[in-house]
Amino acid sequence: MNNFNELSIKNQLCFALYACSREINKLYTPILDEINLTYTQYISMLVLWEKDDIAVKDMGDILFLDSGTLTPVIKSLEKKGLVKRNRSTIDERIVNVTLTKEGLELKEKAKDVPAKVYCSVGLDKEDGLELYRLCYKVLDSIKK
Amino acid sequence: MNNFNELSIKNQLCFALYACSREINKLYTPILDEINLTYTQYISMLVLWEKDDIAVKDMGDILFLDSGTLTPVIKSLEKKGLVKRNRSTIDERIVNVTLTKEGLELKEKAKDVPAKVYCSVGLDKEDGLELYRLCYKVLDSIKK
DNA sequence: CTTAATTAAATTGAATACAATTGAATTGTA
DNA sequence: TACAATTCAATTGTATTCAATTTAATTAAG
Repeated sequence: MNNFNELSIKNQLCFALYACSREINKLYTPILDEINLTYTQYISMLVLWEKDDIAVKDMGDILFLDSGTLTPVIKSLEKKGLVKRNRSTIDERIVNVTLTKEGLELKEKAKDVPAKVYCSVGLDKEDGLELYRLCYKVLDSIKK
Repeated sequence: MNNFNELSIKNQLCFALYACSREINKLYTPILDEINLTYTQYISMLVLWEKDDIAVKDMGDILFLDSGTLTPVIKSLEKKGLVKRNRSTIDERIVNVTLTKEGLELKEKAKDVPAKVYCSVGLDKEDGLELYRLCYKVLDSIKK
């Protein structure tokens, strides 16, 4: 296994990442069920808990998602009463998303989610940090 | 950034993996367009190029996908004339997938795909191997 | 042998992703 | 100022992905 430059599925670095990402996603499902969120809804809330009142575009830049994906997710969060969408009066192209009281309160319930997931992931801190570093190296390289 | 156990999107190891996987997937799109395959179709063909005449179940175990995902993918490959589906006579629950002549011939056209993608990924060999190792460490840990 | 349990594939329904397009608003420029 | 180019969100259409269920076949247990 000296390089990935072969048509063997086991040798495919990109496939390993893809499978890994999907398997981790499945770990979230039962944990996020408890707070009635999907993974995409959850990461959208993470952004909002960190920066309330943010444009859809800016959420998309952080999450690497476009409005085609985000618009329906934000609408679903709005339907749950967790966020509100407000078109900017300064620039009417922009829709800003803000947390409701319920949305803010959910943060408390969500605070144990990362720990629960990492328990199942089975990496020690050193490997976790290394994996994180390599993922962002790829992301930065692609973004250029 | 000493741990990932916080509700900050930038600190989320799992998010990094998820974003990384999706961004790499986008790199494949224009490259696989040239041989008229989607990513899911491509990894299915990778399995078949390595082991022709394989049950849907066994493809699924390799790709971490269930029949709900694989059945339509295999049918789309069949429609393109790349594979055939044959129900086993020994055990009629099983559907075996085999390559057609066209499916086998496509392998030659696909052989440069990995190299083209890795050029864009921007990792040297050492980092690539490390990322691969960590992904499979997670996958093995989840699979138990 | 007969029935219960298991297995494999397919189906259904919900939620993503993403490319491409649309429409409205804003910005840049001659 | 006019008008072309750009930007942002939404929409549309296609392809996944997965949980849950269904159907048919096989295996196991009594």
